Amino acid sequence: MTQDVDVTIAMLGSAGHRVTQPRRAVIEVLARAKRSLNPEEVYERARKLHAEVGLATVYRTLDMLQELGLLTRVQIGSKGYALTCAEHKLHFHLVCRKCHVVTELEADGPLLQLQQELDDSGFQSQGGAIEMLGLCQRCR
Amino acid sequence: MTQDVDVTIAMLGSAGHRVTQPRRAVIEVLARAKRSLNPEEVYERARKLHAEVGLATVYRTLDMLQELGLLTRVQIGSKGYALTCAEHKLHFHLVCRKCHVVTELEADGPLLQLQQELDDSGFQSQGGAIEMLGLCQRCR
DNA sequence: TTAGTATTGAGAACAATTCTCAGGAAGCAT
DNA sequence: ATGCTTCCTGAGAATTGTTCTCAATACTAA
Repeated sequence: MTQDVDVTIAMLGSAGHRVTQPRRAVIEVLARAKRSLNPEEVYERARKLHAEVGLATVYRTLDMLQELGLLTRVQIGSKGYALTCAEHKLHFHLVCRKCHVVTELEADGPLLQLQQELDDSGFQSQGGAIEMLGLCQRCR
Repeated sequence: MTQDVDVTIAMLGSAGHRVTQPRRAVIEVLARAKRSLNPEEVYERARKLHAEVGLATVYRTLDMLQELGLLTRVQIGSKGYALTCAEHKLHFHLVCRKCHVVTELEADGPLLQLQQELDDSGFQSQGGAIEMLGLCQRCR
């Protein structure tokens, strides 16, 4: 995961943005997270790494990373953000309408094929999110 | 589209909810819309159909329709809602990171296969949204 | 028609996000 | 290193988005 941090920071710099302590903190929080986090959560965790981080800066940094394609916003009821690393460009969630349990899936066969088809048609996919709603095995 | 209205209204009733004028107005607005609308837009349009509709009722109705699986929330930067009709259970959007143009795609081959695979694995898919981010042909 | 109750609109309350601005830190040139 | 320029920052105000409250109303079933 430290890998992700370094890569992301490097891309920040080469895009002409300054590499500051608050931005480092936000990126590290996102890299360490096992699930997508909302801005408030990122804020709380970033303050533990680096005492002086403002909520506004968290919002600004999230927007910037998104703009650069380094972050993907996923929606599972409440909003969340997750770093876009090479292996996880697609966030794929199954949401049960009854028990509200969210299952995260790996993007496999049909999805990779879909990405390939998009690419052939001229759209260069850089990531994305899929949210399927329905009933899980237990609730159906 | 009137078809969608009637079907949706009927499902409302059979779920034990009352069929009221404001709810009719919201559903009609959604059925007539050519794109997904955010709550504020639904509110404005619903007031033109039926003078007395409150914003709170719009929010309440959107939540209810979502709960029943009759409405799907899609996210394209700003939030939006679109009726879930039989033919369009999957909302599939391509969003260009540079020009921010949103292209709506039909769900075809690989996606239907994906839905089938999900179904086989026990998850009964009732709809969903896919948002792919990247660069469109013109911007890449 | 009437009774019972879910639903309503308005605006207050609350939550999420963006804006403002003076002070501070990054990065570049020296 | 040092100083300079400019970008970035935190705090809190302002704005925007969403939910709650409650008395009045309109649906539905009988």
